Amino acid sequence: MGRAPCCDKANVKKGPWSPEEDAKLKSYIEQDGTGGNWIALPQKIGLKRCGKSCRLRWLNYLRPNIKHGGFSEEEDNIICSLYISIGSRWSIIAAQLPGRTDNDIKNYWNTRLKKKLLGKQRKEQQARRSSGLKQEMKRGNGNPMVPADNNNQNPYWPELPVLDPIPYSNQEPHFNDHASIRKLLIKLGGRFSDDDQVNYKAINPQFPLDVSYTQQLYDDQSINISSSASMEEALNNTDAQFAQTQYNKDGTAGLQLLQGQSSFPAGFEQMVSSNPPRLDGLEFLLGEDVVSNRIRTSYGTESMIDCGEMTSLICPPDASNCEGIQQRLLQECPYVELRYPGPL
DNA sequence: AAGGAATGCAACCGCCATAAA
DNA sequence: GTTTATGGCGGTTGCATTCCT
Repeated sequence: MGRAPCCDKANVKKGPWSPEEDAKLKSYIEQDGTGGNWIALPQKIGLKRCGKSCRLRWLNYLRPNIKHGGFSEEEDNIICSLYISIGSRWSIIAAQLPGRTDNDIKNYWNTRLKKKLLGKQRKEQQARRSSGLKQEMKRGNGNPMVPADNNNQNPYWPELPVLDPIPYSNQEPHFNDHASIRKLLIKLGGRFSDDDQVNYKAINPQFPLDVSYTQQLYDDQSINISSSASMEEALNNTDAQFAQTQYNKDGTAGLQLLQGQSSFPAGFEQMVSSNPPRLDGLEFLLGEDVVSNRIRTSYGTESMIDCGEMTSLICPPDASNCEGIQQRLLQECPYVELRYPGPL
């Protein structure tokens, strides 16, 4: 048995809103509010629209202080950073960007950011390939794909396999899922722009307290915003912008923030880990052999963390203190068992 | 100039969580 | 405890516009 429809589908208007409809809805809400019932609202004001449609129209378009288009580099960075951490939780991401709606961000991501990113990734791959080629030529190794030796910077954390260049076209099967994009972002070091550090405060001095929009969210999640006093410190900690994601056996991921390395408010972790982002089909970027080297955790159940991903996430390729970070990880997550992949 | 392809964005759909009855 | 109604969200679609050949 299906659910009763929220409105009489036959008698509601669909499609673009007319200026008259907008005006009606806007003036009513500004004067009387929604009355706590979107479904009843259209009848009250004589609109032949579904209540849900009214709600959407208000939230995405008519609401005061809505910004459309013109995303800045900083906003790009925030979106990418949050996407790494929590996936396609657009409403949460939108809550950190005042004046932006989840729909806007979602559209922006799907139509532009993703492509921008793919272009960047392609560039990096080419650069990596050519520099690798040069090095191998110097060493006289005939096959650039086979390392001349295993004495790379960190014997425990092997270089990820160099990917074949991906043609930049609209047919990119590898990147059709969010998880793959997340992976890519992480591989890129978690930072979208080469030049700009993520600076949340530059965007929103009240970060993360866009209270008008997020208060209910935090309330709902039983999160005490005032407890995020450490946010200020976290924001000043330029070392650590990214959360560490734990991938569970069932394909979900939980968020684990390294102490002192979080750019996210206290409770944020709780908020997203209670309803972790979905991750599917992650293997293509790292290869099966790397993926098979896993970390066992216990968030109640045995969870699997992709070592390669963890490496790139918590140990940037040029990190000299990788071991320290690993130790820190073990301190923070004593239940984590690291199994280092052997030399390739 | 015309037609097809690509892009951007508003709006819809369907599912899930939760409050109310 | 169960059912129902509603709000909220993410994914997807469809259309208008822009770009390219």
